Amino acid sequence: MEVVEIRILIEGKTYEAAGAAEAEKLLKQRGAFAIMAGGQPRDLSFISQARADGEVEGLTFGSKEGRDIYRHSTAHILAHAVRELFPDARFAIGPAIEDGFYYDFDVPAPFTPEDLDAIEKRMLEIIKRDSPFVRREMKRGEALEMFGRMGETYKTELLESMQDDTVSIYEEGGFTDLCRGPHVPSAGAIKAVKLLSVAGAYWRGDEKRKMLQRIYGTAFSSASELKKHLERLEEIKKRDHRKLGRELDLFSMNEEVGPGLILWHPNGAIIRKTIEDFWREEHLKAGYKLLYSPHMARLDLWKTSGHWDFYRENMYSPMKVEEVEYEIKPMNCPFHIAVYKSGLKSYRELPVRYAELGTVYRFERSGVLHGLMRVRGFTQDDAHIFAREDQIGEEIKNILDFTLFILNTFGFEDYDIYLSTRPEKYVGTEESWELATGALKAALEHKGLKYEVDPGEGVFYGPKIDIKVKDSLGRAWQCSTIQVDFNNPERFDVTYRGEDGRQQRPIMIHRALMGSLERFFGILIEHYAGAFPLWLTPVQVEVLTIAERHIDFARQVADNLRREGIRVEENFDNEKIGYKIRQSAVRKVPYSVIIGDKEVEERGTALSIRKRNGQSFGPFTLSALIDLLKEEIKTRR
RNA sequence: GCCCAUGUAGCUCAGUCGGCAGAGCACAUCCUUGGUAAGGAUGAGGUCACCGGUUCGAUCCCGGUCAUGGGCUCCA
Repeated sequence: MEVVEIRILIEGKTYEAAGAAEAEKLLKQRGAFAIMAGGQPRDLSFISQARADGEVEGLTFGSKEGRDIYRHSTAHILAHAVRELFPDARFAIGPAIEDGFYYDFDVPAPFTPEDLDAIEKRMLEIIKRDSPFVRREMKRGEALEMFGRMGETYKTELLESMQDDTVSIYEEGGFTDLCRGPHVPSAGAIKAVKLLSVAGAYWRGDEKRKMLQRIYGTAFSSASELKKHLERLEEIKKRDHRKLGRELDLFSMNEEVGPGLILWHPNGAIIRKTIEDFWREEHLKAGYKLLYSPHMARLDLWKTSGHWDFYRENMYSPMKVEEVEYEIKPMNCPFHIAVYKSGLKSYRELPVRYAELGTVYRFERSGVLHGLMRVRGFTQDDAHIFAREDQIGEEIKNILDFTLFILNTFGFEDYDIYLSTRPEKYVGTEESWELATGALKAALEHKGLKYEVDPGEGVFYGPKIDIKVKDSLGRAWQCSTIQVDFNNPERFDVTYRGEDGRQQRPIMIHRALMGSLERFFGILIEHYAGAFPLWLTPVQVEVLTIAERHIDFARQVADNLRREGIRVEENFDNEKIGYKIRQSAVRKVPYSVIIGDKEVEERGTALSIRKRNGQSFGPFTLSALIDLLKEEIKTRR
């Protein structure tokens, strides 16, 4: 028998193996637990079918495919453990997800935290037993019969919805599950596992169907990596904007006010004001006009805009005012259109750019509310641009530049960008869709930005670009959206007088950069872990005294800083300096100035500042200190 | 909206197998005047989320409501 030479690629390195057995050994040695052959992920044992001319890639935990297989196998081990501990359980699905996996079960009683511990323990036992995952293929009908016999109604439902003739099942230590695979060779391949939480989840995500019990967990290729991941989860918890919001006294919510409605406390409000001032200033520079519009309008307006037909489930019930129905606004666009229409527009005036920090109210189901991230009343940094068709390309480019500039200023440098194209149901002509989509694409490419196309995910009224910012922990948050709209100009009969003297229809662009101020604030809190850069932070400098006799001079220093527009607070309390420094640090104040005998003697010619990280700088004269602070505020760093 | 968990002082949390409610931090007053991340003492602070039921008696047990959290679904 001829020995086949197999070329193997593992994490970028190439190896040669004589025969399948040697190849398998080599793969295992290098940490591979599955392979990619002919563009298909396969079980490691599939190596026996490898050809001499075919290169196979070994999949390790280092690749996304490898991780997914690894965690998917862990999900099966979870199901196996549940089978052993809860014989009545029926099994739904158990995929790998970002950072872990889950498995959905139908059990007579929900799992308790103690159950979770017991299940995790059992999983470790199963891993220790190290039984192989064995793949078997069978006819779909045969599988249907088998799972039917087992009473696995969810599996049979899955099988019924499948198209393939042949399906695969995996057997591991006596536990059989329907699965496409591939899997790790044996349960022992799993090195570190942790179950994280239980939650209800509808079968197939459909709220009309049964609620199942979902167990979330994660798995890593070593205990130390798992530990690192758990530490990251701790870090995320520490940065939670709801926790920091309370600790730093930024905002609150209140049962008496109502869920999803935000109270901005002084510390949060000053940050918001700073953001708003920056936003307005830059919009004026960028050629926008600022607007204000009311919080409610006649219901008819929302009928004209189409919101009452398409968006009603997110709108509050109308209220009657002198027999006429009014509606609290879920969107700003109809008002901006009304402003546009208040006078005749010439093609020379276009593009018209209207911007507003417009507060809207949307009904959100109680279960989805979440701190500042998901609320019922929020302020959009909204703008509507009315442009001629020939201006769209340039305009989109401008918006994109502007968006990235604004996001950058808040310390966001990484983005995930999505371009959503024409859905099945749409308004406007195919040509205008093509033109607009082309303009969006061209703008992205012009900027050299990487993006993903979401085919058919556009809104019915036009294509859009969505931008998700990546925060300092690498988490992606949806903020900016740029949407072309062919619909509203039509509905509201928006026109301009063309060069030829005839009425023309402008194209509208909706865009929000930060999305909502509430959510953006929440993201900022987590991004900076509450330690805001100087220009944003509520208290920029704290003046601390060593002893009572230093108060007079310390007050002079504070007054001087305050007169220069710097946000100063005084801490002249009867406490030791170590304690006051700790207080400043806990409040995350960027700079402290400490005034003692030395500083008083030198009459402010030798002040030093202590940063919140503990480092000291100086000495400075008072005016040099002021210049330094002002420069840092000005550059927004 | 649905499943599960939680709701005790401003905050973080103990606690009562049903019998006058507890700590730390924060706050107030006093002592201490101290040089770079917590000095000491004293004190004030509670309708134990809300409504109802069981009980001689409910913060505790039961039912309901509201809110919060983890998810499902949806989204800025």
